[in-house]
Amino acid sequence: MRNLEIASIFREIATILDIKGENVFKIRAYERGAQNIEGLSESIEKYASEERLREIPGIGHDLSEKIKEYLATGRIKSYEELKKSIPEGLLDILNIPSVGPKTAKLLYEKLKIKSIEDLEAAIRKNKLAGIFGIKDKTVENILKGIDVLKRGRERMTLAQAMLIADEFVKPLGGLSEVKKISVAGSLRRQKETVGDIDILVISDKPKKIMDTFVKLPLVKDILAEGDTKASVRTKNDIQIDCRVVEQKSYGAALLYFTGSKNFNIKLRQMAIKRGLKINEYGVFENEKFICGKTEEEIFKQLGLSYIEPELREDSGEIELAEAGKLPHLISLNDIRGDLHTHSTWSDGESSIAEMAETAKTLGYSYIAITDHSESLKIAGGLTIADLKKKKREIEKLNTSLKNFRVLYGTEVDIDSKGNIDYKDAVLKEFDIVIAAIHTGFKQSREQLTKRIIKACQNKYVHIIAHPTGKLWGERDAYDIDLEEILKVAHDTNTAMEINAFPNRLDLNDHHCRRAKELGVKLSIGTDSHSITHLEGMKLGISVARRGWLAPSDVINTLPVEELLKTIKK
DNA sequence: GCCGTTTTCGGCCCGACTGTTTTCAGTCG
Repeated sequence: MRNLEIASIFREIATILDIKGENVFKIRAYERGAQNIEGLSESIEKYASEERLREIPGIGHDLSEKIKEYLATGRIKSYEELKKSIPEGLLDILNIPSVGPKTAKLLYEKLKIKSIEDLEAAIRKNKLAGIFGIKDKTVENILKGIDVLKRGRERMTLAQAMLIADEFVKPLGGLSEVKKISVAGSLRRQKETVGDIDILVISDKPKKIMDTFVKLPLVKDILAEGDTKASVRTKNDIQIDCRVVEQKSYGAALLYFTGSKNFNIKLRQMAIKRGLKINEYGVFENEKFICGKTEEEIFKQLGLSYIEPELREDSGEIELAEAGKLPHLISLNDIRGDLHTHSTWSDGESSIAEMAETAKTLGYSYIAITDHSESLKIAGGLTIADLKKKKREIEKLNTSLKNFRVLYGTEVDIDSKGNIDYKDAVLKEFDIVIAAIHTGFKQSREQLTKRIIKACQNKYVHIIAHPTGKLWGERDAYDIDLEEILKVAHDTNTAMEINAFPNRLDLNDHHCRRAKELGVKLSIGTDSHSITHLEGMKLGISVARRGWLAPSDVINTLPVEELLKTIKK
C-alpha cells in the first residue's frame, strides 16, 4: 500500500510547480491526482498490476507513467530533478499561513531566503521592509504565521471539534437576529479529524453577527473581518470561520460551506454543462436566480438525489446520486445495542446494572459487558473464578430486566503469538467474544497480521476490536495487512469493529467501505468504561456513514436473537 | 496535466477579505 507515498509526492510536485509559477491547471492536476489516490480503498499496486491506473479520476497518461516508475524503481526521475531546481527549505515557508508561492518566490529572489530560519533572520534585521509590495502589516502577518506554525496545532478529533463548535453556535444561536445557524465544513461531513470549524448563519443583520462573533470569550485573535465573513483564532489555537447569508441562499451557502472542495468543483462543473452557475448564493441561469434556499432543491436542479454530507467527497457518490442508487446510510436510531463495554469487574467505573440501565434509556434492547481477560492485569482482567461470579450476576440481572438483555461478554487479549487468552472451554460460555491486541504493537507486519488472522480463525471469536490500534495524537496504527485480514474475516464470519471511543475511531471510513465491498460484517462498539461514555455511539455512526454503511452492514442493528444467530460460527 | 453527450483543442469552480502598487494580485476556503 504505497498510496500515501505517491500522493504526497504528487502534492509536493504541485507545490514546487506553484513556486515556479507554472500553469495553475497543471498544478491543480497534480493536486487532484494526489487527492484521488489518497481516497482509494484499494492499494495503488493493485490498480497498476491490473492496468487500471487511468480509471482513477485525474490520473492520465503522465501521472500513470510516474506511478508505474515509482512502483518499479522507488523513485520518479522528473520529481528528483524538479526538487533540485529549488532550495529544500523553501517548501517549508509555504506552510506559513499568509505566505503563498508568490511571496515565497519573491523572498527567495530578492533576499535569497531559503528557509523559515532565513526568513526570521531577515525580519530581525529589518530587511523585508525594502521589498516592493511588502510593508509593516505583511511582516506582522508573517511573524504571526510563523508563531502559529511553530506551535504546530494538529487537527483536532471530531469529538473535540463538536465541543468547541458548541461554544460558538450556542451564543450566536441565541441572538434574535439569527434565523438559522449550522456548522458546516468537515465537521458537518463528520470527518474523524477536523482542521478548522465553519459556522453558517442566516440573518438580515450580518454586521451584528460579525460584531458578536469576533468578541466571543474564546476568541484570541481576529484573522479577518468583513461584511459577511470573519475568521478568528481561539485561545486554544483553533480557527473558526463564520459566514452570514440571507435566507434565500441558505441551501447554496450550506452546500458551498460544507464542501468538500472537490465535491463542490464537481457540482459546479455539472452546473456549467447545464448552462447554470452555482455559487454560495444560489443556482443562476445567466444572472437569474433559479434556486438556493435548500440543498435539496439544488441537488434536484442538477438531477441528483440528496447526498448526505458524510458522502460528499467526490468519490463516486455523485454518479450514484445521478442514477438514484445511493446507499441508505445507517443512523443512530438503527442501533439496538452496544457490543463493547466495560464494568467495575475490570477497569470500568460503572456497575453492570448501571450500564444496563443507561443503555435502556438510550433506547437499546441489549448491551454486551465485555470486560478484559485474565492476562491484561493492568486493566483488571478477569480470572476464571471472577468470570463465574460475573456470569451469575448477569443471569440474575437479566431475570429482573424487562425487554432488555445483558450479554455476557469479554474483550479477550490476543497474545504475542496470536493465542487467545482464555481456553475454548471458557470462551464457549460467553454470549459474545471480542478479541483485541493490547501488547506487542511493534512486531513486524507479518507477525501482527498473523496474530489477528489466527484470532479470526478461532471458532469462538466473534469480533475483532479496534483492529488497527490507532490512538489519535498518541499512537499510530500498528502495521498490519488489513486487506488480508478482511478477507479472512469474511471467510471466517468474524466481524470487524468500529470502535467509537473518541480518540480511537478505528476502523476508519476507508476501511469500512472496503470491508463492506468484501462483504465483511461490522460492529460498532463504544468501548465505554463508564455510563458517560455510552453516548459515544454517535461518533461510531459518523465513521460508518462516511464508510457508506447501511443498517444491514452493521450487526448491532439486529434484534438480540438474530444477532446471536448471525455471529455464530 | 486532464478531459470529452457543445470531443483531440481549449477549456479548466467561484467568491470574500487583505494589503497595497488606488485597481488588483495574493491567499484562503
